[in-house]
Amino acid sequence: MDLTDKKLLVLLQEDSKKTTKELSSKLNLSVTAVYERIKKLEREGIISKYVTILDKNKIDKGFVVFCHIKLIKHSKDLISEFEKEVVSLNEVLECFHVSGDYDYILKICVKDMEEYREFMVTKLTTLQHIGSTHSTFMIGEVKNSTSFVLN
Amino acid sequence: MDLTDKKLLVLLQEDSKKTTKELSSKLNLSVTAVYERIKKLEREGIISKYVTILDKNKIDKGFVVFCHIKLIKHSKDLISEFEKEVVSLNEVLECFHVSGDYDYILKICVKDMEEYREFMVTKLTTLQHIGSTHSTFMIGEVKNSTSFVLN
DNA sequence: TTAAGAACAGAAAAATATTCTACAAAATAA
DNA sequence: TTATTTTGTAGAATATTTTTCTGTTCTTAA
Repeated sequence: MDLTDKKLLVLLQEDSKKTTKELSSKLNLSVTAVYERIKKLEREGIISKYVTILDKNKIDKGFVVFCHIKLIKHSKDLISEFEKEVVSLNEVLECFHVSGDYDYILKICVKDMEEYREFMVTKLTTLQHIGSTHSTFMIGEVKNSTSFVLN
Repeated sequence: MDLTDKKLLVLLQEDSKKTTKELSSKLNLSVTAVYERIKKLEREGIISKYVTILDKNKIDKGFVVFCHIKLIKHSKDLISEFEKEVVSLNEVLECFHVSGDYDYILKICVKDMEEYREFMVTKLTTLQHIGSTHSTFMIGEVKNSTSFVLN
């Protein structure tokens, strides 16, 4: 990965719909050269996918909650069982296993508090092996980017 | 937004490179009908952007830290000053203003612990108005999606 | 019932992606 | 050093897709 690849990735992270023509003029390369570089980055798995981002407020998913979870026990079996169940929950967009005071951080997106309550009662708290949960509510989105700055 | 729009959005969230032809066959519509629906969703702002997702491990950004921050004071001026500074930090991909025990949750992506230390010392702790920070390290990624399930 | 607007399909046109060929620079081996 | 391979590139040709255009159907409201 040279400097040109990095510039290319920065541009593609912002907007995957940029045409190779646009990219070629910004990078001072031919269309083919840009095309080949992109294909190489895809083959190497550096580019993993192209996705569409929706405005969560316009699809009734603007109520965002971070839920910190502790498990009761931490045997390998119980952990993977818990994780399998979490992955299947539509409201949970992200789930990270973390070090520290609790075991997992979940990011949950729903319509409103009522829907969150419903989610907690009927889904989250019925998960196996949960010790405790602690919900933190988002009151503002300061930055929410999918683009890495490469250096 | 009808059921067809929702199906369309589910498909596009997964892979924005799907052609209108592919989509049209999955939705039992003509190419033009799909095209017009997508343009409408873009105009309405429901589709906000198309992005490229990179594999963070392959670009040396696989060390992920959640940092919980408390401010000293909470006047409007100090908050917006702090937020402006945070947004400008390349290592901070996400920053949410939250309710509860602390004021902000930051998601920080760097290469390794050494780079994180450097970031803490030279950038994060030099921010104005910070009361305290608490770092939680990601030890596993269970789920990390950008796709909402629509209902 | 009729008029207006929205959604749709198919064809045509325009733009883009992809492949192919060839060349030059850089890296590698003899 | 020279010969050889590899890599990156450019331009042209081709394939595919996007976008526009035209006309039709369907829905809705007057």
